[in-house]
Amino acid sequence: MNIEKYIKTSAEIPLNKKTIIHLMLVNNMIKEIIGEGLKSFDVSMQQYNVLRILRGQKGNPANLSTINERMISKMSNTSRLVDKLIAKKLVCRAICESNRRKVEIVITEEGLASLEKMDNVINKAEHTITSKLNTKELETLNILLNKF
Amino acid sequence: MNIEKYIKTSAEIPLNKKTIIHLMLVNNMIKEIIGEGLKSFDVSMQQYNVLRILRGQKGNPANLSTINERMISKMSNTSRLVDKLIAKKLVCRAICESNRRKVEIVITEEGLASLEKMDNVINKAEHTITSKLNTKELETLNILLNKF
DNA sequence: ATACAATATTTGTATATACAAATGTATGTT
DNA sequence: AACATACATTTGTATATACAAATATTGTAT
Repeated sequence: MNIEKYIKTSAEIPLNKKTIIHLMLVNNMIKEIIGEGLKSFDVSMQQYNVLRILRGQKGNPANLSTINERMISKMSNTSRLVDKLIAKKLVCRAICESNRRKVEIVITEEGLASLEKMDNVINKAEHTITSKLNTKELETLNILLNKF
Repeated sequence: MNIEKYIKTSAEIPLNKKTIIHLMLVNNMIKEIIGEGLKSFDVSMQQYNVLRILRGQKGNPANLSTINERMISKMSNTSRLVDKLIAKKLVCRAICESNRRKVEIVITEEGLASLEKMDNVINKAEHTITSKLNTKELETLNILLNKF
């Protein structure tokens, strides 16, 4: 992932600007590869993320704000995102009886089954993404990212 | 940028998955800070990127495919993106006489003036983003990102 | 010269996302 | 109880992006 080649520039780029561009390029690549993997399941990365959060609840229902708290990319519109998962019968929603403002969202059996298949694909995709770095390098990278 | 706190999880995440999430989180932060800076200029990051590319042409017109080649995030629809810049009078477009399929896009004086103001804001934003890392760390980070 | 493929861009359409306003519910104060 | 406020979600609307099909132009082979 050589940035000068990728954005076809010959100009000298200051180190901090270069780093930011570099991070964006790697992120685009990640999105592309993971998105490609999810394509056949007809779910977006955000939807996949919500499914994983719901599975992590181990049967306990989650409300929208809990989901939002745990999402990698927080979004203003988790409500409609969940609508789409309901339309695909991957999750279901009920009104919380103890606090009727809240909503209780649970992953369905079908959702769990689909998610398991997605995981296989995503694990491979993630391996592809990071395959060129060894453990030491990944650790160093995490330490550096932690500083942001 | 502690990922466990950020996505409120207690589960053990494999190193490569963790790295990918970490990269996505940092990228979201970058997008947020830069997007915030551009807000008052009413241009998106993509539009800003196109303006910079056009300035880099130093007077020479660029066509859509050239712009696309140089964009950090390639997109399928640079045509309409340019439309929006035209609507804001930041660029202008003409049909290329030697090859009428092509289009010649040039940044306007107004575009150059606005871009200069944007640069000030973006430089500050970029400084904010990377301020917690020193030169050595940024260099190491770039070396690692290069491996992807 | 005609037909066909390749190139460059534009347009239609569907989906995704951002932001603000609206809705419905609960809680605290007087 | 009546009111204002806070909370949780939904909805309206505008904009952004993705993908495929359509349009227009050029290059090439026969």
